[in-house]
Formats: sequence, C-alpha cells, structure tokens
Amino acid sequence: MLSKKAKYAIKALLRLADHQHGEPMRIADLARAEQIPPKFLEFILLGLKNNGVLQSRKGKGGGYLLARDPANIYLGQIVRMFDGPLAPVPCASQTAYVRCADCRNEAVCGVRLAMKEVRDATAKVLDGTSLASLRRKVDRLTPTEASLRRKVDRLIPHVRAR
Amino acid sequence: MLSKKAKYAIKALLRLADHQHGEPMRIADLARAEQIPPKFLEFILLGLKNNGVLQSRKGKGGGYLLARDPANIYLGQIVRMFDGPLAPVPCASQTAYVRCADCRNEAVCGVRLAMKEVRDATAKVLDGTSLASLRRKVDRLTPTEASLRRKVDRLIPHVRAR
DNA sequence: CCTTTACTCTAGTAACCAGATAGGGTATAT
DNA sequence: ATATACCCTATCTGGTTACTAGAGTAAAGG
Repeated sequence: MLSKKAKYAIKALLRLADHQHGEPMRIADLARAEQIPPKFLEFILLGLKNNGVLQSRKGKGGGYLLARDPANIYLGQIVRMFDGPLAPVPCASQTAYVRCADCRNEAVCGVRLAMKEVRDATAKVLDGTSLASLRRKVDRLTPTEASLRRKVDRLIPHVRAR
Repeated sequence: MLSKKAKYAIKALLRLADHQHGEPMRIADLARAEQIPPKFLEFILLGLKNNGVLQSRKGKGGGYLLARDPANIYLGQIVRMFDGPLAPVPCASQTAYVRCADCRNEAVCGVRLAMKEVRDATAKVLDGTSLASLRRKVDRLTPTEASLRRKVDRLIPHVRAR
C-alpha cells in the first residue's frame, strides 16, 4: 500500500514539474491545487528537500522548486524515501535486506522467492518511471489543450501563431 | 508490505502441499514446523478454510489439508484474501476499485497511472504463481535430497530401488 | 456412550504507526 | 523594519496488526 505521504509527494512533484518556469511555488498554493492538508504537505516537501529532490527559497516570492531535471527524478526514489524498501518482505529487498526471524532455511523459502519476483517487477516500473516520462504518458492518454499546443509547437516550430 | 497473516498462510500452504499423502496435518505440527504462533495460525487456517482453500477433519487423526490441487491454488488469491487488493492505491485496483477523495481529475492523475502499472506487474507474478509452480521453482534452485530422488524417479521410472 | 482429540468461534488487548496539527523559530526580500 | 514563507520539534489520535484466552462443538476410538 502506498502511503499518503508518498502519494502526496508524487502529486506535488508532478505539479512542480508542470509549473517549471524557474520561479518557485508556495506550499499553500501547491496544497490547494492538489487537495493536500497544508501542514502535512509542508512536512513532506521538507523531506523531499532534505533528500535533494527539491530546493527552496525563503521570504517573499519564495517557495519550492525541483532541484534537478524532471527526467532525472524517478518514482522509485520517492516511494523508498517515504515508504521504505519496495519488497513486500524485508528478506526480499535488494536495497535493505533484513533476515526474518521465523524462516529456518532461507534458501528454500517459497515466500521469499515469490516476493523477490514481485519486488523486481515493482522496481522495474518505479525505477523506470521519471516525472518527465510519467507526465508524457499522462499527456498521451488524455491530451489537454495545453499539451496539444506543446505538441504542435514541437512539430511545427516555425508557427508561433497568436 | 505483505502482512504476517498472508506470509504465514503461504508458508503453511506450501508445507501442506509438500505433506500431501491424503492425511491431514495438525495445527500444532504445522505451527512448529513453520515457527508460527499456534493460536494465530489457527485463525489463519480457519480463514483459508472458509475461503475454500483448505478442508479440515475434526477429532482424533484430524487436521487440515488442501481442498484442491496445489497447481490450482494461486498466490494472488491468498494475498488478496488477507491483505486486500494488490494495487498500491484503491483507485488503481482492478478487483476493488474505489475513487480517492482528493484527486480532481482522475483521468490525468499520474499517481494512478503509475500505480496501475505496478498493480499489473504484481498481479502478473502473483496470479501466475501456484503452490505447485512455486514449489517446483524452489526445488530447481536448491535441490534437496528428496526432490532429487523425485526427479530421478521421473526420469528413470523403472528404477524403484530399495 | 464417553472420553479424548482437535477444530470452531467470539472477544479482547497491547503495541505500533500513519495521518494530521500546533506553534514557535529563522531566513529573506523589499 | 516588517511581512513573508520556509524550518523544525512536539504531540495527538484513531485505526490496524499481531497475537492470546477461553469456552464451545464435532468426530473418532475404545
């Protein structure tokens, strides 16, 4: 189960990736846009900052912005940050292996074997999805007016009508 | 995260699949073999029985046994039984869809889209793994004396030595 | 039939954690 | 200077997980 923390974090990051004009976005605005309790979001954004995903500016005109390119921020990092290892059981984790107390002989444990497969499948998805690629995927499924305009601009760059 | 309930259930089922000589296995023995608190296991086995995965016999010589062929018992059913839907968020579930309260426009929700992919990947593993296939997989990785004998018996059926 | 065996079922509880809030501190821009 | 907006610690609370107690009931075997 994905925690609200991780869920809110991803939503906020996607919104920030869309916002990107160089200027930061305030907690309050982000909270309103994504229907997230403001104080809770504050806590989440702080975590993202301390992990190098976001940067912030204080004072008037301040707020949060992405610390690096959206194409280089992967869901796997975000989910692990808030929810811990991806593996359903600690003994199947690649990044944070812990032996389980029960379990006489780990080498013949069917649960571990099956859960390793689940972990690998999950990791493949989350470590293969960046903010940028996810945004593209959403656009492809449900083109908005804005995204269509971007597409046209890419295809016919000389037409800067208006 | 896989709950202990689901984990214990799978371990117990695998043990029962290995035991299979038509005669049932007692809770106490199963609990000792798999290092599971007996009373807790009792509760779990009851759940498996009520869901048609196990059957039981009361009285002396009684216990639990599989209700159907191990090749026809899939991990997906067991995990869903104890831990609910596989999807990390309810709005990405195939079998138990629930809209989330926050989320203005589900159609453009990146979280949902990514988590649908995670769900599908997880379901592919768990709904594709039966007790029988999992047991075979374990055997293939770490052949025990017993499993090797079974293999030899399959390959050279006329040699029934001893 | 009656005793033993072993499953059935209802409650309940302790520990833990996710989600959320309060409130004061600190840096920055104007 | 002062308003703005992030920074940080502490705390609450309701729900879930893991587990236990104990009385009840069906079946087998003598």
